[in-house]
Amino acid sequence: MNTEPDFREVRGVRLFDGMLDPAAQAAMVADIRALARTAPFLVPVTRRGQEMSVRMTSAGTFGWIPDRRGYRYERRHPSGVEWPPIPPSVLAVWRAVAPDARSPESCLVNWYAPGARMGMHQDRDEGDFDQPVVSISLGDDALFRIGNEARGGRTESVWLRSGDVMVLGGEARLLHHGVDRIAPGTSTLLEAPGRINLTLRVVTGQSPMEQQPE
DNA sequence: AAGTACCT
DNA sequence: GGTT
Repeated sequence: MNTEPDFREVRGVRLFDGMLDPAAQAAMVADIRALARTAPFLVPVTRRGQEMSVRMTSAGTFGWIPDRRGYRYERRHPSGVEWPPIPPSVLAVWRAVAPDARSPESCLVNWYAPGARMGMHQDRDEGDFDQPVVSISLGDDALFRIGNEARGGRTESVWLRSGDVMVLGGEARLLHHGVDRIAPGTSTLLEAPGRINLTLRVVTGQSPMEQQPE
């Protein structure tokens, strides 16, 4: 990992290209494999009951759970086990790109097989929008689309490659975004074609009064 | 609509 | 890429 990471910006979204070298990427994949044995990947379901094309699990104090009852953060995997801890290698990325932020409370792990997509959406299930969202790309290239705070309107697309890190913070925190396409075979990091994305978030509000009880 | 399909 |  670079000590003084450089970045470019698209609509205020910070893109740290090639921040993780191949060895760091491989180590992170091993960490994810291990945590998925404790907290297996799930088939997420939208509010309207439709299965999403990605597969999801989480690490940290909270995991993101979408189902017919709505979208929320929970302290346990549906199996009843606590989410495994966020790997130190992943926490180090957060610290490098968001040194002034609170510690991340959730690491969402999204697995995109070829053909999987993520519709345009905002990350707004968290309690403190002053805290950034940090995304780490592993495996095949992904075509990522950045929109606006309001739904609809003009968008811009960027290709995310394995080892890239992205920060949605500040004015860009509530921009709509999504994944249009995975390009199979563009990386040899994973055993199977596809992409793994890690998304780090602070979940709870800033005030101690807002902290969620067990 | 963290979808899908369809339009330009 | 934009709208639904």
